[in-house]
Amino acid sequence: MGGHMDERSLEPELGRAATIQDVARVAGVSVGTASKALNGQGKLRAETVERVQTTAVRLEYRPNNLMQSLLRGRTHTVGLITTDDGRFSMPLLLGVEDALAAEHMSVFLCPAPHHSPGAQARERQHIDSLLAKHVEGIIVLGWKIDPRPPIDIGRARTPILYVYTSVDRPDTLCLLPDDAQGGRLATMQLLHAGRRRLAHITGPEDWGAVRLRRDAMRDVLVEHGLTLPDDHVRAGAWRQRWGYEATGQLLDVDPRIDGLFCGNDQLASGAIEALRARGRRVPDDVAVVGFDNWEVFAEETRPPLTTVDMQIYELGRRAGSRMLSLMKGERESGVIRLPCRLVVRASCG
Amino acid sequence: MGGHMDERSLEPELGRAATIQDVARVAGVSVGTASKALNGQGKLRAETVERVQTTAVRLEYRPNNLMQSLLRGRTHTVGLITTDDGRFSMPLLLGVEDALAAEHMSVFLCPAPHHSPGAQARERQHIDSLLAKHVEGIIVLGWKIDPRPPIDIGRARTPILYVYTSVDRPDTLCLLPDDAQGGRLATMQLLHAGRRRLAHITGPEDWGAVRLRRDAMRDVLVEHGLTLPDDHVRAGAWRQRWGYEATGQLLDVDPRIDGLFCGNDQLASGAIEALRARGRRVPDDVAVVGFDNWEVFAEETRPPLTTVDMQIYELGRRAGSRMLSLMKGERESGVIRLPCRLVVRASCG
DNA sequence: ATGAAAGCGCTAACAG
DNA sequence: CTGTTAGCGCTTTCAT
Repeated sequence: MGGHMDERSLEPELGRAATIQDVARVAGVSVGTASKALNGQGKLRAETVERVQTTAVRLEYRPNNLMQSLLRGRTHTVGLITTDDGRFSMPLLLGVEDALAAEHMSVFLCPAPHHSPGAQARERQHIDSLLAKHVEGIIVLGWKIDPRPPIDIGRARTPILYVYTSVDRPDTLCLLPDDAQGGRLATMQLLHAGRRRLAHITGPEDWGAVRLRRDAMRDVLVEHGLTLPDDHVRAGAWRQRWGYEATGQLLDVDPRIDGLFCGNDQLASGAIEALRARGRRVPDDVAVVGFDNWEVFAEETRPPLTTVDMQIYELGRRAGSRMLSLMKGERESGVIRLPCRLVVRASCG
Repeated sequence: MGGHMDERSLEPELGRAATIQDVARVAGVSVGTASKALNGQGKLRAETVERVQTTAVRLEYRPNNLMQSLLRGRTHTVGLITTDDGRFSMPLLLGVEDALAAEHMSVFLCPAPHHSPGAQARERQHIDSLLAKHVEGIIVLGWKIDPRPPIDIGRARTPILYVYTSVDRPDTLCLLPDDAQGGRLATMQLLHAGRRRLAHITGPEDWGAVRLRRDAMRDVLVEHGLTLPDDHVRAGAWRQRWGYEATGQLLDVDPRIDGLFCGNDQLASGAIEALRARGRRVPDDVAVVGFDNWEVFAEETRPPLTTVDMQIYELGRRAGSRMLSLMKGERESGVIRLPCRLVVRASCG
């Protein structure tokens, strides 16, 4: 052995990630020069730049993000605490990432699903960890729009943004889907289909979204000289099973119901099954509109479900760009609502 | 103005995050001493330690993770690239986090859902970003167990682990649910319920999981002196709709079928609906077992569904601890399969 | 056009 | 027991 492996052995095999020092040494320049060549700063001979860049490629040099963060005093990271069950996390994260990509920021996803044991503790840990990482912002994704306690970040100045949940304090910024508008959209669709005897099946009454969607429906009907009698509204659990059962109750109360707005797609799925069991054709006898546009349900009902989409991806994008504003020092607060979109399939004529 | 705001103003309001320098200055010690006091290193007077720690708390000092990483040459981060549609990401991430918590590592989730446009590009970007962040390991979560191309990390030495997907190379490590064992579990349950004329509804035949589950079912039946005729196996799409349709076909072929194993819970849901439509009682006339234990389906069928759970959270934990081994230099490779678990509800007697 | 050196926040080794 | 210092990888003056 003992061959020619001297200091100047320029071969790329370092056995570790190449640093800018390696690049500089191999290219035969100083680290300062290497840095400039790689970042296009300062005035360097084209030949030098060329040589350094070639070397960097050969060594598979990857600038260490950490250092750059350190130097610039910015981590270029935001935290996303998700308390939902995973339904919204992915599309929201995609939206946030896409919005933040413009400023080369990345996202730390911190799951603390509300239904799992130790959710509180997990959330607390994640917050501490995010603060220790010195993220530049924190987005909190909820699982329903109703108020939750604010997260405690002590005296840290990290901007916070709540999405799909709210906080009862005037200085917070919350991003919500526009449930009232969504409810109007659904109701209008039923009316456009010529339906006049409408009913509503929905989730627990202590959910804000339940009340907003129901009230919106009622308002639209009143605007059209119609009514939504109390016994035409059935609140229960967010379950297919309840959709089935409630439909039976409604048909018992009023067999002539010709339009059904369901508070989510699972309810709608159960409702459509019940309608078929009772010999009602959808949409000919009863038109049905759902809420959520959860494809595994909406595309599988027979017929496929016309439903309201909350555009979670869009919500994520808006959250991302709002966060960028907050990071730049804008002190926005209040509640912002994003419109829902109607996805037309076959269940509403 | 111009009050007593001199150099020695010790009040915590810095207008920025406190550094160890701030703590040291306020506590009246050097940074070195402060560092030791905060980390319990070296020998310091109890009183000094006390004072520094109190100061740190007052200033809400949070050691900057980045620095510690930089110093120790370790980032304490692993990347998790998820190509699934979100179904598995959350439970898997929770498992991975829990396993890594032991070593104070955190996880960068990078979604690149296979069904979304630009999935490839997104994955590529994420990989580059993870390498630039110098993560200590990369876990790739797939959306089906079938082989995929390996991710390209150039000459980087970052250990890689594939979960719920595999790679056709002997030097990679893959973690999969044991589909064959899951299929056996389901079949055994039907046999235990006294069923002898079984049928199978499943997804696309080019999915490895479809073949494994089906073959396992066939094997178990043969072991018990029974058979699974080809016309008792219906492969199609992973959709409720197909479950409904296939059930009709099966009953046409053999009206005396008394047990149905469905390749996933959506198929099972459709199947149960079809059975009811045909006047068959579940489980009395036909027992049904599903696969996935996706609660929104499994708990809503009437009766609730007995089904096979792939234990994704557990898969995540195993992935996490395996990753820790890889990071310590162990060079494992091959395919590891984790057992599934049967969740008994009412659909199989 | 290039190199040398300071400094980002922190720890660890070494002085005192 | 406490302070001083070097250095982690990189960028950015400031000299040369």
